[in-house]
Amino acid sequence: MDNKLAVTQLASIAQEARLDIFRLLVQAGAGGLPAGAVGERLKIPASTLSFHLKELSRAGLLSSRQQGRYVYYIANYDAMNGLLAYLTENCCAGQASCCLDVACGVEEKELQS
Amino acid sequence: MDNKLAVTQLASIAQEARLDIFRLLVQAGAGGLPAGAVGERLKIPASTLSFHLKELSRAGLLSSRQQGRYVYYIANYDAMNGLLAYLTENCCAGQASCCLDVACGVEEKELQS
DNA sequence: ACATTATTTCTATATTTATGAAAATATAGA
DNA sequence: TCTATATTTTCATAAATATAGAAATAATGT
Repeated sequence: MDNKLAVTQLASIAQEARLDIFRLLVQAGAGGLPAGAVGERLKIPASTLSFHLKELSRAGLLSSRQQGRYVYYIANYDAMNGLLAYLTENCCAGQASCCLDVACGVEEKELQS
Repeated sequence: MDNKLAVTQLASIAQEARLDIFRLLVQAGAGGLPAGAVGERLKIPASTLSFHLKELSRAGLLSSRQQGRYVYYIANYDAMNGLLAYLTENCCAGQASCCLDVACGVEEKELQS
């Protein structure tokens, strides 16, 4: 991971519609969702949605596969994890645990133990 | 954490100079660094640096404290962790571990065990 | 071939943002 | 108070980005 790639990826989710889109697909899992389902869920006009999906794909945070008339978009979990790791890399001057571990789907409270 | 706050925070680090600044301060730990030290390390002119530090502060990702002539900037780890948690919230449709845990200062390799 | 549905590209307009020189402000010590 | 150092604000210019309607492209079933 280098600075430029991280900036590209961060910029791609630093936008209200795209952040919603990305989080929806992160939650959707490995199967992804067709573009239309995303647009319907988030009330985004088709052309605007297409623009945003392209931005996220260009940044490498989404992949897609065509299935008949539908184009399924899928979150790229490796890319997301790489980005998060870059942000927290060597953090806290070696002091343990000033960064919380970010565990998939686990709420903060559950991590206190 | 809501969408707008997350977008503000992501936008604040979605810029080459600011991402460098933020990561430097994340690595610097709880003591932070004076603005001048950041500028010297990253070769950023004072006025430009001040603009970027303000952006990061406005987003809540940095705090600062004045000490004599120096203004120390400090990464806000709680805000960072909140942001990362928001991105991965409820991820992967309940399937365990498609998201890697992001552990502070621990390289990916060491997590394989 | 045709009608239907899904998605993308084209287009124009409006808005936001980055940059660094110069000036202003703030603090400390002599 | 005077001087040196640290930081911020002001300012103008340049560049990048978001939006959605309309038209174009693609795939399906009849």
